[in-house]
Amino acid sequence: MAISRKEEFPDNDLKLADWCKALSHPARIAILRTLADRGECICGDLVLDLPLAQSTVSQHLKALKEAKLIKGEIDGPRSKYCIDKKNFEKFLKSVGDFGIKTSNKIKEQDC
Amino acid sequence: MAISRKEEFPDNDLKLADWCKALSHPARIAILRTLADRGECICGDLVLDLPLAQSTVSQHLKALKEAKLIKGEIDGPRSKYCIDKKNFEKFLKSVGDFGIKTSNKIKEQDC
DNA sequence: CTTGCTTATCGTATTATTACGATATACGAT
DNA sequence: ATCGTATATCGTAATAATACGATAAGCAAG
Repeated sequence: MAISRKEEFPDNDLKLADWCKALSHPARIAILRTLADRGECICGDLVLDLPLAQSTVSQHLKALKEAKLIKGEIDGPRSKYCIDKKNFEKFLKSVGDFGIKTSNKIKEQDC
Repeated sequence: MAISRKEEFPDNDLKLADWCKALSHPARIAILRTLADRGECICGDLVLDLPLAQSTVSQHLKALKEAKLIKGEIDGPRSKYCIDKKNFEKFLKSVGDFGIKTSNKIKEQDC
């Protein structure tokens, strides 16, 4: 990718892009859905649900955690995950605001 | 990435992931913002706004077009782009529904 | 038809992502 | 302490994404 130019974009756009990147794989969408359904979940259960190896699931969980969309805590020998409600709602608001601005301006389709 | 397992996920999740992927780069977020502000835009103007080469901007436009978030039409020697309102709103609804389900289930933070 | 302008595509280099197996770590139970 | 279970991380391979310059293609004007 040669050299990244991402730093040259405004913080707003970087942040939204980053959240979207975290959701840019169906496994991570599925994980969030499952966490929403069950409230919380241990890693092993997610591995059973997904068509992926344990190490791969662990990687996806790490990506979601780094994007602050989920939180994890250690529960004995397991890892319990749940949605990071506060940040997840920030993401929803960010997309929502983006949508409102967009929809307001485009009443009729321009092209 | 070895072999992709994406086909093994439900259509819903694939679709949402695909839209999110289209928004996973700040340049593409910026392009959508600009299109929302101005209604429509020719490629050259977007190139002036972004810290990227013309060919790179063209690539990002192609990505957004393939995700059906924008539409393009030829206008003499230029290319005019605008948001594909119908599909963009499908995306917004998809994220919104996802959010509602999530927020409803998680009244109190579990972990 | 040639020139100049605009945009898309091609080729290519660099970097990031995705996936897995193997291994390391951490804990509970025996 | 040892064993079994659960999870994270490392190493690595394959693939995708990002960025640019160069080039091609399309149109308008002269």
